This record gives sequence, structure tokens and C-alpha cells, in this order.
Amino acid sequence: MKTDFIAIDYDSFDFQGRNYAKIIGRDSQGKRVCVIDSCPIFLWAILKDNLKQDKINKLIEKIKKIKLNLKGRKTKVEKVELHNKNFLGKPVKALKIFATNYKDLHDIADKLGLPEIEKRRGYDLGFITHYINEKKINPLHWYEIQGEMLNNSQEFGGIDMALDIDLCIKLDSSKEIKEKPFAPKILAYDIETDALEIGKGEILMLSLISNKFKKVITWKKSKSKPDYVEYVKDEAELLEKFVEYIKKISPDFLVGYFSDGFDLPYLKARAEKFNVKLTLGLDNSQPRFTRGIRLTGKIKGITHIDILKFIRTAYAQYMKSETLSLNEVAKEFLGDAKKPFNIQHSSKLQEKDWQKYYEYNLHDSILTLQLFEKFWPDMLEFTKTIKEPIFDVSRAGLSKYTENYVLHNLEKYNEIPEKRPGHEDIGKRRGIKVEGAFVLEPKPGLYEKIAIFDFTSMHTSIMITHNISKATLLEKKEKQAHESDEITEKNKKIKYYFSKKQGFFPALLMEIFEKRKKFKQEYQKNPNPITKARSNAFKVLSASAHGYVAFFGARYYSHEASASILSLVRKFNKETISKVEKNKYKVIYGDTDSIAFLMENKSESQIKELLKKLNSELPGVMHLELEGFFKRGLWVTTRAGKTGAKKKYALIDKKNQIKIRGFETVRRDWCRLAREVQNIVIRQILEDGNEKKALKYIKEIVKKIKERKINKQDLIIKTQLKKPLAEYKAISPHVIAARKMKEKEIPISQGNVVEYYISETSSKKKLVRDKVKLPGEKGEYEIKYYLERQILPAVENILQVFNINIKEIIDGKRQTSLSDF
DNA sequence: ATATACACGGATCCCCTATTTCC
DNA sequence: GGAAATAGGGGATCCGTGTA
Repeated sequence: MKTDFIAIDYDSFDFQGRNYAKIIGRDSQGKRVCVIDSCPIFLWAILKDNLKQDKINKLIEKIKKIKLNLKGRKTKVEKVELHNKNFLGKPVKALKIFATNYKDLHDIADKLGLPEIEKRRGYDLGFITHYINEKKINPLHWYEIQGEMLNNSQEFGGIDMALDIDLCIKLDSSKEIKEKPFAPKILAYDIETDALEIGKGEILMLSLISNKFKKVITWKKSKSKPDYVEYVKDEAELLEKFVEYIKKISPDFLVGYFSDGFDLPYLKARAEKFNVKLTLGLDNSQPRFTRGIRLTGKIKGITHIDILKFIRTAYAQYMKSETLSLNEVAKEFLGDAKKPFNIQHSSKLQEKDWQKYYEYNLHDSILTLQLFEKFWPDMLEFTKTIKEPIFDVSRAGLSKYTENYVLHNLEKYNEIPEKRPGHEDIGKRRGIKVEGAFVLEPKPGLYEKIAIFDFTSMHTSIMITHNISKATLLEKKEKQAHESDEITEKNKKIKYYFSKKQGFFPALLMEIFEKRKKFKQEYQKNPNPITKARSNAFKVLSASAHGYVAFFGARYYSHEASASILSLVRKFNKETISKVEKNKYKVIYGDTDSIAFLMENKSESQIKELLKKLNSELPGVMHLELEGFFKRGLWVTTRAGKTGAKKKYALIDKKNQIKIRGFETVRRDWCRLAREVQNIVIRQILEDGNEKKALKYIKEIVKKIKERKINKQDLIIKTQLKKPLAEYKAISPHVIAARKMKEKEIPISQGNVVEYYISETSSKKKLVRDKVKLPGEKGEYEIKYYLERQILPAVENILQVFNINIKEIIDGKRQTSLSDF
């Protein structure tokens, strides 16, 4: 039997004590194919240096005798081979120890605590990762596969019969083939409930959407209904219908938004209550949940995707949305929002509301489906790049991206994988702090004609150029070595040295770095979702390389490497600043990898010449690029007023495009009015080059506030509840707001954004938290608070640049100032 | 546990001293 | 008159949210 095949979902099972991979995918006809395969199971024992051959032989004989009988399973060492390998870049002799079952490798490793053995590695990858590494059946790649077709076969205990699939093949051979079109079957779902706590309320309705199918299933009937609504008699039947439709449609992907944390566990909880079996899996199994940092819901054979999780890792850093709510994310990426509907407990809903509720529920699934389609190219590219199942990739964090890329590329370097750090290692690592980047303090002012340079992927280019990594770190100084800049450690100045011989980690980064460049150009030449996604995948990988090395949970963590990278980041930035100054330019500001300076009377081409010259002096793949030319730029003092504020500035370019960094305008924990006022003030100052219009505008706003003409909506302050309510040591206003919500039984938990405003109170309360009111609570806003704690701080430092004391104007003490009109 | 460090700034916490209140 | 309560100043700390 021969067919083409794309691998989507990976699972494993044991049969007669051995491990098998069970891969669900499709052929190019759209038939669902299950591939059963096995692979050699082994771990590595790295031998001590200079071990004599006869000692090794004896050791091998000894290891061959290891047998285990644990957890009702018999495992033994089946074969031992001696190999020349590399570990952390150093040549080593290592035993490849083959055993029966992957799950027992850990116990076998425990038996290998022998004096001849230096280290044991390669047993903590997980079977699926190990399998993909060994057999190279990579996720979402196409293969031509050959093997025995299992048809009503008793092999593997009749596995093909228990699975709802078209073809089941026991794999003999496979070869990768050219990509074929693949249009996965996608089904999006969403539920509406009467309580947000999992399982505590009734599921009122459930919507399902695919490109050919739309349905709202509900037991809440109203007088008339649209065609897509299907009535059932109760909640139990709703759950049964859900299972029925999943079976009928049998999608490759079942997609929700926050469905790992809400929809799927909710469905499960209610199904348990009503004794309904949620047999969603292709083998009729029920969804399984695992607890990592967050709940994860897995369905066998159908890949459950919580699209929120993917967006959070791969896109959140580039997004404008202030929250990751479906509404905001849909607005940003689809230009479409949720249907307006005021959710209330079902007992309070009127007859006419139900129609709207159905529509609302349906539309959430529509948005979810569209988001999946929007991000499908990205998930596809990340999955193909990282070579882990899309189920995991769509939920992984940045460290996993980097780590899996490395693990799946070690073979090229004949490297044995490093182990995951244990609890103790993690504890130690977390205690280590390394000095970070350098930020140049700006001199506050409004400047004209500014040029900005910045380093391209600075940390990564430094790692590549200086060959910095855990494995290339030298124990002591060598003549031919890369070196860090001076690092202060325990009050001593030291340097770290790195081998000149390229390590596998920097080599892999070089590969990422070059692909990043190539795919970026490819995207610019031919912009489409696929080229964009590919470019983005390598952009993200490239950008998180240093973060990975400094991350306590990383296999290839190294604080020496991290400290060295950062020391060089500081060195190159400072060096560039002084070089620019030597060329008679005035440097205004710099942060980590950027330098802003005044162009004075120089032309753009002269600046570009300078850039060329600076680049010719940079080593390796390090590169400085032109971030842009700007008409004007604004820097202010800190609140304390003594120093120039870092990480806070605004620029305007020749096209009057404005770039605002760090100011309250871009901070979501300030009220809309303060943000808007500041935004307008900054804009007017940058456009006009003076403060006149801005001043007039502020006075108008102040007057409006005093006359209570401001809409309360514009005064709402939003703050995220970052931890469980009980864990707060300092009881700040947002904690009070959250407590109030609890009291009123408004659902609120960790991660939610709380909203409140500051109201007038009769008593002489001094703390802000005593004046907190929820948006729905009756009250008048406190004029004093909004003037002095919101508007004033938002504009004070900006006007200070023009020597205007805005506080006096707001207080009404003085109507004009020296430079007033 | 789930990429890093640097930075700002509001608000509270906490300690101290001075002043006020109470008996 | 003396002890206890309160006010308020100011640095430390907590906390959320940015930049890179």
C-alpha cells in the first residue's frame, strides 16, 4: 500500500510492551489516514575520558544485562553500541543504549549511575519528539508512505477498527515529497453559559461553524428562530448533539477562543454532571486535560486548537490591542467585532433578547474561525520550522520554539541533547541576575531634525559574531578567543572567553539569522500570507535567542553567555555613541541598540555615509541600520523633575507620522481622557514646533473637567489583576475594585482587567482606594483627582520643556505665563 | 517555571517625629 | 502632666505597564 500523506496529530500507544506512534493525517484526496510506526528507543551514556577498550567492553556487557519490571511492564536493555559523538561541542565516546520502552528510559538511566559513566542524556525528550527526530515524519510536511494496510486486522489489538478513519497503515518506508495543497477541515465552536466558573452554570447554547456549516444548538427556545438554530430538549441533549455533529463533520481542527480554559472544560464538567459521554476522539475517547501553567484540552485524532494561546505567543508583542479579548483581537486582525449584546443571567432575559443571543453566540464562532484562517499560515510555518506537532506549537511559549528548533537540528552536529534542568538547577539559576543593556539619559527638550540608527537583531548578531553559547564558553583565557567586555560579578571585574571554533548553537543561530534575512526579502518581493508567516517565524526565533539562553528553564541556559552578550550590547552601543559624537553630531538618546542624534545642517546622504562608515567597522554579521529621519522629537524629565526620562519620547517624521514611546498615551492603566489629552498635546507640539495650541487646548479641557462636562466613560481607569485577589500585599485601588466586583458577584479572576473611577466622597478620606467606584456605581467623579492625578501628570513634564508651569494654570492661580499668548 | 533587563510612576506601606487629644 | 492617638513626611516596597 502506497499513498501520499500529511501528518497532523501525533499520539502514542504501547503494544506488547513496545512504543508506537499513531499519526493522524490526510492524503491528497482528503481521506483520513492513520499511520502506525515505531522507532529505535535509546538513551546515551557519555563515558569518562580515556576509558580503556576492555573496560568499555566490560561495561557494555554489564549494561546489556539490565532488566526492569516496573509499573507492570518488562523492559530490558536490548543492544548497546559505542559511538563517537559530541556533547556540548566536545568529542566524547558514548554508549547508545537501546531499550524496550521509552517510558522506562528514566529508570534505566537511574541504573546507570556507574563510575565509568560521566553523564546520561537523551531520555527526557518525550516519545513524540524522539520519534520525530528518529523517523523524520515531520508535522505538516508531505510524504509518500508505503506500508501494510491494516483492515479489520487483529494487529495492535484491532486498532484500525476502533478508529474512525479511512485508511490505517503500518509504516514501512517514507520519503518527503513536494508540498501539496492542503485545506484542513476546520470547525470553530463557542458556548454561552450562565456562570463563568467552570461547570457552575448551565450551558445555554453552543455554536458550530465551518465553511459549509453553521449551527446554534440550544434548549432555550423563543417564539421564532432563524434556520441555523436547532432546538434540543435540555442541556444533556445539547451535549449529545455536540458530539453527534463533531462526529459527522469530523474536522482536522476543532478551534475555540480561550477554549482550553473555558469552553472545553466547561463542556466536560457539564457532561459529567449529566452522565453524557463526550466521545469526541476518533477512538471515541473523551477529551483529556493536562495541567501545565494553564489547562490544556486534548482530543485524540482531532487537533484541538485554542487560538488565543497561539496569538499570545507568536503575535501579542506586535499587537496594538490592549487586551487579548476576542473582541479586540478580532477588531485588530479582522476589522470585525463581536455582536453587541449585554450578557445577563438567562433568567433576566426577555423573549426578544434570545434572538440576539443566538446571533451573538454564532458570531463568536465565526470570528474564531476567521482568526484561525488568518493565523493558519503562521501556525503552519511555525510548526514546519520547529518540527513539533501543531497541537504543542500552538500552545508553546517562546523558549519552547527555540529549544525545539535546536533539538530537531542537533543531528547535523552529531550532538547529544542536553538535559532539562531539574528543580535545584532552576532554583539556582533564578537567583542569578545579570546586568542588562545601557540606556543613555536624554536631555529633555524639543529637538529639530533627528536621525536614528539601530542594530539589526543586536543580541543574536553578537552571539553569532562572537560565537557565544554554553558550549563554546572557555574555562580560562586563551590566546585565540572571543572575549566579552568587562563584567562586574560579585564586585570583581571579569571577562568571559569563547572558543573561535564555531559551536553548534551559534551555527544554528546563523542559520536562523540568514533565513530570516532571506525570507524577509522574499516577503518584500512577494507579499502574501505565506511569505509573511515564514518571515515572521524566523523573526520570532531570531529575536528570542538571547532570551532563551538567559531563561532558567532552558536546556542550553548559560548566565555566562547571557552576561557576555549583554556586556557586548553595552559596549557596542556606547562605542557607536562616541563614534557618532566624534563625527561632530550631538547624540540625544540611546536605548540598548539604538542611537538618536541631531542632524544639524547635515544632509540625509551625509548621514547615510556615516552609517556606511560605521558599518565597515563592525565585526561579523553585526549591522547598523537607519531607523529613520525625523522632523522633530520630544524628550521630557522624569516625574521627579531632576533627570531626563528614559524610555519615553515622541517623534514626528516628514510625513507627519507620529511615533510615541512610553508616554501615558500608550499606557492602558491611565484613563482615556488623560491619554487623549496627552496625545493631542504631543501631536500639536510636534506639528507646530511650539506649545501655543496645546496650551489653549489644555485650558479648555481643565474647564470642562471643572464644570463636570466630561463623560464618565472617559474617566474609567483600567488595570489588570495580575494575581489571585488574596495574594496582594498592597491594597491598591484596582484590588478594591476587584473586591467590590466579588461582592456584587461580578465574575473576576486573575488575568481580568478591572475598571473603576474615582468618585467624590463626603468623608475626608485620604487614600485613593477609599474613593474607588465601579463604572456601574452611582457617583460623581472627583474633580481634584482627575485634574491633579491624571491630566496634570500627563502634560506637566511636556509643558515644562517650554518653561511653563501648567500646575499653576490648572489651579487657576495664574492665567498667563511668560511665554503665553 | 514556561524568553531577558531596564525603566517609569502611582499608590500603599511603614517607620519616624511632631502635634493633638484624652484622662 | 503624661500617655495615647493621630497626622504627615519621606523612603521603601509593591504593582502594573511600558521599551528594547
